[in-house]
Amino acid sequence: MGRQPCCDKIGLKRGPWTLDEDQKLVNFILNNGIQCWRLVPKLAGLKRCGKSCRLRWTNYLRPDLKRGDISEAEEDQIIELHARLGNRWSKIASYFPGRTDNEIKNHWNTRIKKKLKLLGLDPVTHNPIAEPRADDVVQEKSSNLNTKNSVDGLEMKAQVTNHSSSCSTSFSVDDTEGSSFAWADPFDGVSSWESFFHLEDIFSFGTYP
DNA sequence: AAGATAGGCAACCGCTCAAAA
DNA sequence: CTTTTGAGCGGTTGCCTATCT
Repeated sequence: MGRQPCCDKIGLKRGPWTLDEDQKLVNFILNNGIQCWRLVPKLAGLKRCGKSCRLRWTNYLRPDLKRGDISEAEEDQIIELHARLGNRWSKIASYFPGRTDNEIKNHWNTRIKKKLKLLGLDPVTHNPIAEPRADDVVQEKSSNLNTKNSVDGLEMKAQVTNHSSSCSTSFSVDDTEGSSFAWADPFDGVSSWESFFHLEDIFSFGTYP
């Protein structure tokens, strides 16, 4: 017997968020803050469940989100942290101010996993993969060089050369918990959300149906 | 040019945990 | 102490876009 659903789903909207819905949610949270996610959609005039609102806010609308590609250095940190923490994405995300667990999880599943495999490392254990089958290697290489990612494929090959010495061994992480990547306060030195939060910036990204 | 396929990402689902009643 | 409720987390799905054939 599972938990009851967080909300009555009848009549609730699902799927991609519209600009209007985003504006309602942002305006509500800016004006009222967040006390109880369950009440947010009702009070904000949204036909969404609270969970959906929370996800939209944390993964997309939060003012302190850092947008743009995950850098090489960030990727390396993610790999190190994953070796230590496993699939604890929220924990890993906490080392990257402005990045969300969802973003890091997606990046891991779509890019880093492949990168590690190319480096001959098991993405789960981070240990060298024992004797990769020859046909697997051929398949992997040809798919990378023949698809739209051919440029990426070449970059990855370059990385193999660059990192071969450090990556062929397991990642020995000797730092203590959170030593060098402490959360920076996104509002540090900023007097209020309003001054930090420019609506035109927020609504200039993404696409709406 | 059009259909097929693959990749990327936003969003949802269902579970766990902790706090409140 | 037990039950209920809400928040958070990780896994998964499905849509959209880019690329290939």
